[in-house]
Amino acid sequence: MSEWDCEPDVLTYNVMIKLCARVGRKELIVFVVERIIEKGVKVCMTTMHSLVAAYVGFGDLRTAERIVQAMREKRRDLCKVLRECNGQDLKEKEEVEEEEDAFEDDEGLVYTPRDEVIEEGSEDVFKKLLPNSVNPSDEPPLLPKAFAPDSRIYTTLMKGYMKNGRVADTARMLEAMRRQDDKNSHPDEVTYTTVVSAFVKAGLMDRARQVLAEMARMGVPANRITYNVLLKGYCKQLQIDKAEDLLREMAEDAGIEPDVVSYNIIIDGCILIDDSAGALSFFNEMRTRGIAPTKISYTTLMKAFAMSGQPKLANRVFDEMMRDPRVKVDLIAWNMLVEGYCRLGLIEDAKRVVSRMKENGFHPNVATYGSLANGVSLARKPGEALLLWKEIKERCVVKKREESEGDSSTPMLKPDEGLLDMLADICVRAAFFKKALEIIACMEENGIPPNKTKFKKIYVEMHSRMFTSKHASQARVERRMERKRAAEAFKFWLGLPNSYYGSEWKLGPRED
DNA sequence: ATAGGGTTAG
Repeated sequence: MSEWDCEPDVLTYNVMIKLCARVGRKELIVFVVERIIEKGVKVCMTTMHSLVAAYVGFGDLRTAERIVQAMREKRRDLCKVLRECNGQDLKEKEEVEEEEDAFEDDEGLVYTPRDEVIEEGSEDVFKKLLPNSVNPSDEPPLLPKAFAPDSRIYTTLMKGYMKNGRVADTARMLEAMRRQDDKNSHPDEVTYTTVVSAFVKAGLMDRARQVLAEMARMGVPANRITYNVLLKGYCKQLQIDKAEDLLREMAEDAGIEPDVVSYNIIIDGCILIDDSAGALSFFNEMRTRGIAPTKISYTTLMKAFAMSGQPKLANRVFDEMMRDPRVKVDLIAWNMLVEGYCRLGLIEDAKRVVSRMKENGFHPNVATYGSLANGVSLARKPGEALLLWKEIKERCVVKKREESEGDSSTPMLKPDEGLLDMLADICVRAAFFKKALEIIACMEENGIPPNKTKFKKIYVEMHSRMFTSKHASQARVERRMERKRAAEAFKFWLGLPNSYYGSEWKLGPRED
């Protein structure tokens, strides 16, 4: 920046705190603060907010609490506090690593490093921007002045408790804020909404409602977000009637008109109780009231029809979404369309949709393939699973640079457990052992432990008598050699007796 | 495009 004749200001550094937070570089935060002070830039209250938000984002509530506590004590040695926190982290990390070493697996299992993946070159950038992180000063600099905490910073910390399910701490924090002499620390509507969220998360709807009443008493009016949180809570508890009552109340009693989010929540709530008609009726009511559906509204209504076995209706919603100039169809909407057909095992329809989505420039992702695998399984067409696996396999391969330049358009695919397990399951049932082993190898490459017990059970129940027919002709036996070899390899992987060990394995009476 | 609270996918 100096090269361009402009110096970074406090805003620049506040953004840098957020940057460090987003790339998971907790240990660098303190050096940003030190750099601000050393460069003589004025730290502002927002810097403090950014700091607490960053640590809450890391899930490091202990440090967030220590910052707030230091502020309460009017301390200026914030950097010292943060350095101490870094030191503690380092010590604890070492202890954990020692424990892990002690538990070294006898199979020589290699632990994948849990450290954040650092992008190439990013280290140099940080070294340049934060030279003090390479050569820290002996004594960390002091803040030019102390900052008193306000309700915003308390609420940020409270959000940390809420996100971590610490309901009691959330409630205690509210109580403490109410008792503050400083009016700037009193709970506001965001604070109360955070408390409501904590109760909703814990399924404590009555207590959440009490908070709403208290807000009215305290003269801190609830807003639309508060109501939406409550609506979501009732829906999660499958109390759609109560959600509907609240939807009416918020307009009548509080004068807060429901918005598209309110309707999205209640439409999704209807789905939870298998009420696709209710979902449609709320969708229509919303439009009647002049509230424009978003892509989330359309996708949620599609979900209602997909889940209730009405893919044609889902398709009609999709078409309408296509025609609506206010929204853009996205991958999620395409996936919902695919899912609608797959849930009924209508593979051909699903495949047609996938072709169309590809033509429209959307690449299927893990969710798309997951739906397809499920559909293939339901349709009992294991041959389709082979085609599907072929496509997935090609996208799992890490292509070399020269090769990928031609078609850099297809993004890499990281398959997940659900997808691979489903495909392997289909292959084992269909006695496609060679493919099953390929998929299992892929699981292991991706660090997913295959469910060996389950596959063993399927094998024993379905195939243990395979290739034992005495009536097969010699020609037939020879044709099956290849498959038999695959079966033996699969049995070897399962740990069942196999021809590699020269012992034939017989099915005994089952005990379960 | 700086910091607190809410909604969509197998």
